[in-house]
Amino acid sequence: MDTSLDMKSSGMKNKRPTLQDVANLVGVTKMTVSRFLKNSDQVSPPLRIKIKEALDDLGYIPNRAPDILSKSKSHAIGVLLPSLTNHVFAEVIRGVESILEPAGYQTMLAHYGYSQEAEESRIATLLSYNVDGLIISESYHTERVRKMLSVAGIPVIEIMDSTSPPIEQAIGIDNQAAAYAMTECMIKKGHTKIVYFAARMDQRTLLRLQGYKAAMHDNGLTEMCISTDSASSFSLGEQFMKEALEKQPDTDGIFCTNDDLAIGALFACQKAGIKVPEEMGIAGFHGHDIARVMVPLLATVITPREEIGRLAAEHLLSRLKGNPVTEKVINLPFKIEPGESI
Amino acid sequence: MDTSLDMKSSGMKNKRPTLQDVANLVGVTKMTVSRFLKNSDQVSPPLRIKIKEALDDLGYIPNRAPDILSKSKSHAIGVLLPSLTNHVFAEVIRGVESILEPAGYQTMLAHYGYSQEAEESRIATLLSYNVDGLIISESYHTERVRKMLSVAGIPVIEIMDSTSPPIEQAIGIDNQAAAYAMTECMIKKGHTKIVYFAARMDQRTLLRLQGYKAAMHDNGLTEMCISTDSASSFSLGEQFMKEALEKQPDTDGIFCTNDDLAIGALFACQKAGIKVPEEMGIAGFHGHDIARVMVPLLATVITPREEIGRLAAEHLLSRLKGNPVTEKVINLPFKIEPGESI
DNA sequence: CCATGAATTGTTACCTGTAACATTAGCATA
DNA sequence: TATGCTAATGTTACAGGTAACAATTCATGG
Repeated sequence: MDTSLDMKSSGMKNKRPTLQDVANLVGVTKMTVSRFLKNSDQVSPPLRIKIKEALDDLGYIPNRAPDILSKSKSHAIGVLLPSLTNHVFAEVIRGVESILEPAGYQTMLAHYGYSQEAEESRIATLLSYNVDGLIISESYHTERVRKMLSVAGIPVIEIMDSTSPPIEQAIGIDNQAAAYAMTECMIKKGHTKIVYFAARMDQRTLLRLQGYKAAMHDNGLTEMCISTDSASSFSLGEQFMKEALEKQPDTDGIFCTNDDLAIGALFACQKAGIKVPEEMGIAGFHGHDIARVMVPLLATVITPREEIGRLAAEHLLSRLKGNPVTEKVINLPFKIEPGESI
Repeated sequence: MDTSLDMKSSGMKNKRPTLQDVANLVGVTKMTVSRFLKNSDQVSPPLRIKIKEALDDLGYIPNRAPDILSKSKSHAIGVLLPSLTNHVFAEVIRGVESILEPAGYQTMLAHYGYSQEAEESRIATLLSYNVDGLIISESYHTERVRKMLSVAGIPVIEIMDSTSPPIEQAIGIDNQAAAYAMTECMIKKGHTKIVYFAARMDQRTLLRLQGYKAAMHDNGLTEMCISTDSASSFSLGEQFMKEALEKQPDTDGIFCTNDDLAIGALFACQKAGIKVPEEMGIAGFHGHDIARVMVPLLATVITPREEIGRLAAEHLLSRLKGNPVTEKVINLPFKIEPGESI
């Protein structure tokens, strides 16, 4: 018996009870209580009852901190995304959690608002909590980020795009091919003066823009792009639509880097009395739920967002079990949904 | 010099470098490196240069685990919400992070899918990571949850609703009053056969339902509710609309517990050729971005979701600084936006 | 009645950063 | 030169759970 035990059981601050507190109450060492919690078979039946009572009585809450410190196993996975409010990433998160949560892993979410500087700092923060693995997005990372990831010695999976060479493993879609396919689809439907709407010029938007440009070029059509660095929104789509009609009054098609812009553009047409798709074809990207109920149904590229999250989590868990990377790049299929708006 | 140092600097696994590794490289004790990191003034100028080089060289990443263990200060805040994909909660999260992130706190998000059992387990998990404070939603908690929270000894803030008595502090709106106000607004516009659409019968939906019922009753009208326990979606709104017209063909108003259902219902009317608002008034709840651009503009209750998150985070930080709870309940205003759909 | 071994409980050490205290070096003043 | 003081660095202990090893108990069989 060391004297500090008496200190703890006496007055003091009302600090959260530790295994030692429980052990004191029962009259055993904390090791015995620890055994009870991990595998009660190792403890004699009479003690089991007393320990259970003491745990309930004190309201003992397990503490991961010592484990994290001594084994560097936090059972937490860091997920770093550009934005948390964007519904696309919200669905990725849902996919990730649907796998991690039943596996007993806690998700630590962070976002960096498309800033590389913020990305560095968020990754350092996640690593400072000893996350067991990381799911990150984008594919361009600073040297410091790459160094941190390599030094950390934990599995890393990059998600959303499947074209750039991954650090270790990437899961996503071919954004450029998807944009090419949708643009071609619009062209086949008879649209020729197609304008591309882009917000937040991140890597994936740029890849889609390239796909659009390639398709226009291959069909002998002239490209035109309206873009901004600020965040995308429904009202931005409305605003861009007006801008497009001013700059190029005979515009007959709009391809947007996401559904938010497309929906905004579509409503702008409705307000202006422009018939969709007769006078104006409009297509979005990602397959927002609303696109599947609205009138007219929005043409969009349906992307497997939730599956990207699920797969990323599954592959991460597999690697945490010690399995090697089997496929460096997992390229998931997208689907062109013509809807009624092109 | 203890021998374990030599072990570390030799081969072994490529474990993430510790302060000890950096110290070995420089030829000082880890305490000196620790001082450099916290306050480089305490280290002599020549050493500063060598330590900085060693840190960069090894790619040292700070480790919060020891701090969490010895001071139980994790600089992480747990945020527990019913759902992460719902845009309402996504905006709450944005508000929370806008305050916590600049203050140097990491957000640990968790969700419980409206299940009380899951809530218990998620709170235990968050506490096991020694979060410094908790932001939780709903107001009904099991005895075990209340015990855990009291034992944990950290500040807790409940968000979203402002009517139930809080554990410590609550920040939100009066859902019942908001629903009452919107129902009255619909009645004043001439709608009388108003049906309430509800999904996921959580506490806030029930409060809104009560507000709707009270308003109908006070105006001598007959209430009718269509509901389900499953999650809300745009297509569910469509389906409910059909159901309402079957059960009560002369329905002339729909008040939905959220905008998703309302938007689905509105598109269902468009498809069925029912004029909104002439033949059918439709109102939602929360003020989804899309409600402000769509045609017709959706009537909705605009709620300060982001501000709820911001305020919760601010009050939590204030309490972490040792300030007492000043206002047990913070009741934020909502705004009835009639739009063009009622 | 003691040896053997299984079952149960105890002891020690460890993980990493840092607070608190201790020591040493360096320099100025009496 | 001794004294006192500051600046710079070192030493020790600690947080809480658990792996690894040690000790104790108790029953069983020879």
